[in-house]
Formats: sequence, structure tokens, C-alpha cells
Amino acid sequence: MADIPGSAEPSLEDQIAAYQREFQDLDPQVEQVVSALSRLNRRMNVAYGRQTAELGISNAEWEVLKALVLAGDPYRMGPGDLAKRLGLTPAAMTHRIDRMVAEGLVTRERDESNRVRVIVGLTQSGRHKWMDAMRMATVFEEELLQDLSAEDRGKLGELLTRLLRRVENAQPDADGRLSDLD
Amino acid sequence: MADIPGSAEPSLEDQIAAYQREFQDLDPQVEQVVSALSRLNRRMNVAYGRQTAELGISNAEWEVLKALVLAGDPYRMGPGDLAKRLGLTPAAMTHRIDRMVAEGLVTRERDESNRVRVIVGLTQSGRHKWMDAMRMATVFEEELLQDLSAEDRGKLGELLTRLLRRVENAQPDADGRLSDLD
DNA sequence: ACTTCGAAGTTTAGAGTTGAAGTCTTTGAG
DNA sequence: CTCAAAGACTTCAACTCTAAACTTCGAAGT
Repeated sequence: MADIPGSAEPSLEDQIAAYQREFQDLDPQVEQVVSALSRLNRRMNVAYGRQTAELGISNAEWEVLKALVLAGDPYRMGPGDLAKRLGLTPAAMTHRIDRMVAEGLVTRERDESNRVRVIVGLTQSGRHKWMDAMRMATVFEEELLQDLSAEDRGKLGELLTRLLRRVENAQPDADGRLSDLD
Repeated sequence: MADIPGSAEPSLEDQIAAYQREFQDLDPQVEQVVSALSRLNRRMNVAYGRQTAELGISNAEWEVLKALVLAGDPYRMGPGDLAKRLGLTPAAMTHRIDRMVAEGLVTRERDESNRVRVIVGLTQSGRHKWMDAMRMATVFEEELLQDLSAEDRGKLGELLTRLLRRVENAQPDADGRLSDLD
């Protein structure tokens, strides 16, 4: 038959076993953490993608809405700042805003006090979309953590935050291009 | 001056505070876990990207090498299986393989026993690249977890694995398209 | 055998991104 | 006051991915 061996997605355990087989100096405990983290994050993004798709927006658009809402009250930012925040090039931001203006999620106006600048503002519709997406996301997240006791949740948050702090201190924003936002 | 308010990346705490300000029914403990997870994963990918770039390959190419190595001894897979494994469309896989063949990282041959099939195989050079990338990755990962005791590492791995299991049971591979691999 | 169906890869068209070049304001040095 | 340099955004060309059409080979039915 000469079947090609591996194909469908292996279980986490099988994968770690494969890593150890192919690469001796590997701490399985470390690999467990790293692989689970990566895989979990991926699955979560798939879930978010499904939810935003249901609302008729893309994940990319959701991120722009998030950035604007989290910016606070006037809900306005310049394209350049948005680009930095989302980890995109300004060019990509220009196009993304084009689309979102066409869909009525944001507005684009020139800053009258400094006519080089552009201001992107959230529309009512954009704000509502964000709220809807947020409601769906929190339901999903609550469900995800359902099996964990309050204590475990706290511990998990603390451990992750410690790791995060370590990475952020090690590579202090470097080029400023960090991709997606939370 | 009329400066646009938010711009550079906020700290994790500030961001969670912003979420609570804009969206009342939010469990801060849940949000802490989710945001830290997402952010950490992102930073790690940036780090991996820098490392693979140093070796002259892209993150995308690294993933193909990983899949082939983890497949085990003959280090061969069909493009379709590779695509499923990496969460790409077969079309994207075709192009990716084109590039990697040109760079000498993999070979492409027709399966003589079934001439519809194609077999992608790892070259010596591809295997070495993977080894080099792996060495760099493990150094980084070890450093990342440096502050955590063995006990904490175990606990973290266990908690993440529990979450992962929950997500995987909830959405059992759905379309089979899950994007990147660990 | 002949024909049809299905599976595996490739090709093509379109969406989205990047890096580099271009445009238009603002700033500041002479 | 003028003009060069810097900054903010946009435009352009090249690249990568997706979805859908297409090609080819193999398997199964009649």
C-alpha cells in the first residue's frame, strides 16, 4: 500500500513524543507548556473568527473596533497609531480603513488643526458591532474556563502574566511591529 | 495641540481596566487569563520569527519543516496532508512547496505507485535548518520559563492542557482548517 | 472494456499585506 | 521669508493566501 505515514493532527502527547524522538535535548515539561499554549491560542482564534463572521465582520475589522473602543471616550485615533497598535504597516491600515468606512463601521476625516493628520472615528454601528462581538466572546471565554476553580483561574492568570512580563522586558517592543492585539 | 489620545501599546493592566470601563459584565479574572495568553503567544511568535529570519527562512517554511520532521523517519508527506496539518488550502501548499524546492529545503517527486500523488521529502539541508531553528527555539523557551519553579511549570502545563482539551472537544476540528502548527 | 465518479494537485482570479516610492503639510534653520 | 527636511498618509508593485475551476489518474459499476 505504501501509505504516507503522518497526516491528520496528532494529539498533544503524540506530538511531544515526536519532538523528543527527533530532538534529544528537549525538556518535556517546557515543551508541554509551549505547545499547549500555542495550540490553545490557535483554537481560540478559530472560535473568535467564527463569531465575528456571524456578525458579518472579519477578525481584522474586529481588531480595529477593539483598538478604537479601548482608546476611550472620543473613540478616535490616527491611522498611524492604529497601525502601530495592531502591528500593521500604514499601507495596510489605509486599505483596512477604506473597507470599514465603506461598511459604515468607522469614519475618516482630516484633522483641521493639522491637515497632514487623519482621524478615524467609531460610528454608532461600529460601536454596536463591537458590543455584540464582545458579548459573544465573553460567553465563549466563560465557557472555556468553566472547569477551572476560581483559585486555578487566578493561578493561571498569574503564571501567564509572569511569563509575559519576562518576554516584554526581554524584547522591549523592538520594531514596534507586534501583530494582532488581544 | 489636540493630540489624539491612545497610541502606543498599553500595559496589560491598563488594557483590562479599559475593557471594564467599556464593557461592564466582564469577569476580570477571565479577561486576565485570556489577554495574557493572547499577548504572550503573540510575543513568542515575534521571537520565533526573528530566529527563523536569522537562519534565512520564513516562519511559514519552518512550519513545513516541522511537519515533515515530526512525521518521522522517511520524512515524507503528500502536499494535501501537509496542507491539512498546517491549516492551509492545497493551493497555498503548492506555492509554498515551489519556493522551498527552489531553496533546496525539500524535494518534490511523483509517487510511482499512484501517479496522482506527489511526495514531498525533506532534504539534508532542510533537516539541518530545522535542527538549527529548534536549538534556538529551545534556548528561548528555556529562558522564558526560567523564573518558574518546576512545580509551577507543571501546574501551568496542566491547566493549559485542560483548557485545550475543553476547546478541542467543543469544536472537534470542524472544517479541519486550523491554521499554524505548534 | 467503457464510462462515470471521486480524489489529488495545480492553475487562476481576487482579497489583503508588505516595502518602497510619492504627495502634501508642517517645522525649523538660515 | 524662503526653502529644505521631516512627518503622516496614500499609491504602487510584488507576494501570499483563499475559493473555485480545471486536469489527471485511479476505482467501481455495468
